[in-house]
Amino acid sequence: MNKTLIVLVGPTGIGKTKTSLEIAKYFNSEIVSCDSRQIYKELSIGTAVPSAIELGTIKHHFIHSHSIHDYYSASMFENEVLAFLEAKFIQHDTYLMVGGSMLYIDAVCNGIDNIPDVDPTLRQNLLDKFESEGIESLRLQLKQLDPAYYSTTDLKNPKRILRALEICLMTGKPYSGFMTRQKKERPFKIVKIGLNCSREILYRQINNRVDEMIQSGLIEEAKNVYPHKKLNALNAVGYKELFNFFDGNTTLEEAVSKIKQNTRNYAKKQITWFKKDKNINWFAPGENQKIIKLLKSSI
RNA sequence: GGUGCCAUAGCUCAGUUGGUAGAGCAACGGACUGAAAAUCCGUGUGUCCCUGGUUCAAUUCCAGGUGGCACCA
Repeated sequence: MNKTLIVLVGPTGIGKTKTSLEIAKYFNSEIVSCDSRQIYKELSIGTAVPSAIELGTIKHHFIHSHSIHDYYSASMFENEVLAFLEAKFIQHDTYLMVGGSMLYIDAVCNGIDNIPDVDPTLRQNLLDKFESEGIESLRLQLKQLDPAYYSTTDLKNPKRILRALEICLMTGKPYSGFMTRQKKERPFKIVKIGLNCSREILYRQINNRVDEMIQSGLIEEAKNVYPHKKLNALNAVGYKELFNFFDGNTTLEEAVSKIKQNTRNYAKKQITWFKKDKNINWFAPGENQKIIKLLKSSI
């Protein structure tokens, strides 16, 4: 029998969790969460982790599996999920990956190129240099070390420049040399399902969900991790805005409306990314029967 | 009721010595290979409150109206 990974994607707030439970139940599968913030055990409310009841219904993986203090990356996620599936496909023929973290989904489905890990000290040194000298000197350095990448990349984006420089300096080879952009073969079939609806409805749901998060204690949750606000894991919608409020830079009301706004912007960004993926079969939320019908015919 | 000030983008406001207008924020569109809920890029979307008047030409000047704010009654 074929092993299949069903991949359920869509913008935040569309209702992926609800749909995923139906699909998982039908195919007797477990769920692999693909969410770059739900993996942190310190975060629950602001990341919209499924409820205890939902988690009890279907076995979930990669939720609360790491700590905000751990270093994590899309590549690590790729490796961990592939290792997990390899071991688990003995038990189930079908697994369901659900989430909205675009790069993570891509890493699992298509793979990302093998590039050596970066030494944290080097990263910090480059960051310091960026702080003190600005982006221009880093840009010049990259131009020398990797002219090919320099000519194609977004030169105004510090993260792109820093990343490329890190690899060039660490390996002594151009960063672009590592990028094959070749799709990796997977030992299982992948079927992608996308959920989307009108912008108006989606945005209304997002706004409501943020209000619910606040009522459920998001402020308290954010307060608990506030001492670690500099961690990358906490550079996340729902937390950074509240940190601003704790710092006294905004009112609570402003912070909440900023959370709504940033969540809407994030949803839009996800839609833009997913639109490009021609392998996604699109459905409206609630079309579970149609989704299951399509899955049955393609598994 | 009287006097004064104001009315321009979704919001806050610039501006046009008369030639139909532009900033910030929002919004919208896009990029994306180990930080990705991150990071970055692009786009002005307009009955310049309404009706008349002066003028070749009015969002701009004038008159009246409407709405808002302030002060005086």
